[in-house]
Amino acid sequence: MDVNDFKILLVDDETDVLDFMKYNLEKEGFWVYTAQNGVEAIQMAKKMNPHLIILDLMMPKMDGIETCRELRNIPEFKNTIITFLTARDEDYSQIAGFEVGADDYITKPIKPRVFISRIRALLRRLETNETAGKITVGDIEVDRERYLIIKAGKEISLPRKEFELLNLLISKPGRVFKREEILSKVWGNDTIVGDRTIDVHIRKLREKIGDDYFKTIKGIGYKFDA
Amino acid sequence: MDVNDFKILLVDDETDVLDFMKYNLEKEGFWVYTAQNGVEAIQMAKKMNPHLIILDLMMPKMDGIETCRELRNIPEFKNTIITFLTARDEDYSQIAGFEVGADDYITKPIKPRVFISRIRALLRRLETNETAGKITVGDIEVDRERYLIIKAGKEISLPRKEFELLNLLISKPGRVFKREEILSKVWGNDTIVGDRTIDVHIRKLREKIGDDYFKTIKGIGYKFDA
DNA sequence: AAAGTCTGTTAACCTTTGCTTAACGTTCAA
DNA sequence: TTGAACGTTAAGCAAAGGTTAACAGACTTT
Repeated sequence: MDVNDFKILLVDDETDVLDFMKYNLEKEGFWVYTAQNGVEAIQMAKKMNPHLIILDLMMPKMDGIETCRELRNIPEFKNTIITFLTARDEDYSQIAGFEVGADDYITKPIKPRVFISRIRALLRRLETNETAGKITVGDIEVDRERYLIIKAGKEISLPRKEFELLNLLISKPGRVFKREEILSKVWGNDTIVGDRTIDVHIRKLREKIGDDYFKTIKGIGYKFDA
Repeated sequence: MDVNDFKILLVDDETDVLDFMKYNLEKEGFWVYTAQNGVEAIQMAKKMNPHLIILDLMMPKMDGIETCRELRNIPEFKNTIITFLTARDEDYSQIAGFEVGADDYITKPIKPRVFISRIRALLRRLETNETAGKITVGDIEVDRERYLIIKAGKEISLPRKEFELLNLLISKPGRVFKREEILSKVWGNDTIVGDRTIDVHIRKLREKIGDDYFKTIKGIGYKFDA
């Protein structure tokens, strides 16, 4: 599944916030659909079957919590990823959110880069067998919550891009990821970066983790192998 | 399938919008056809058999929804990708759109880059099933995902051209592929390579996999046989 | 605010690999 | 038998990737 096949439903009553998120997500190639309140959201969700729903907590009529609860009662949305959008310091709401079956929450104000990479991480769950925030392949453990990996008991922290690249490759060990695929999934759909960028990041990963884990398929891309 | 083989039908009553989209799509190498209303659209679609239809929602006579419904009733368009074109904030119409079998909608105003990448993503759906997955013939297994072949449990990795050549031949075991067919499918339509190039690659495959798998049909081409 | 650190990206250069070709040898069908 | 078609080999070349350092921008720290 390609980044471009992911459908995201945004639900927020503030048009500004909606537009801002939509703009940023579309720039990355996601399908974005919107709704302005809980009722609309549920209607829309039924029609388009989104992979991910981002729900604002504070909404008139039916708030995020309530909407989420209703969504979770509909069988086809049992496995849809639902994320809340909350103002910072609304800790209490977060707890309530997890109680009704949210997978994550995102705090406002939204910073585009962090926002996007968070969305990517969430959607990656659908593609892989990943259940929680961890994955172990061979002697490498990836802790997606803390942005670090553990090799032979030793913690290694990685910068965002390196981490996301590793995370992508390791999500399907052995499978070859084409360069363009890597670009679209880690960098974003319309990003234009130089030819050597991926290589450099691969090199850094090889440096930190070990040469043999990363195999080059010339003319195609890379794969992770234990 | 090449980008340049994709046929797109644009349907909109506003000539400006039509021209704008057409310009942007043709610049990318797509074949673009146009219609100004629903009736025309259906006529045109029957003639040219498009891969993708972009329908404006608001049109005189027969609107987008209605046109879509009619198209979906024609068997040959059951699998055609249909997308709506709608003004922002017409969320309700979007819902109606999905009901009649639309695959997506695109909001106006159209931003060229987002527009194009969205079209590409849609068309990618048509392509994906062609090259994915595994194929096993006799004791040879071709794993396209991992980009390697397995013979008697032993993994053999092949350079790109060799892999693609094997992949082509093995896709229809026993069938003879003409030299020119091999050239156009593995090397590309416009590539000009010498006479011996194919032979050399066949030789390498024979070396790595075994002589008897590849049969030469003199004057015609090659075939794969177990 | 300034200095310093950390990331991501690029440019320039180097290394490796796979593709192609040329030249010659072999086969096979008419 | 003979020549067109294919087989084989090694060598040259170009393309793809590897490597390094340097730089700009973001983020931290002081």
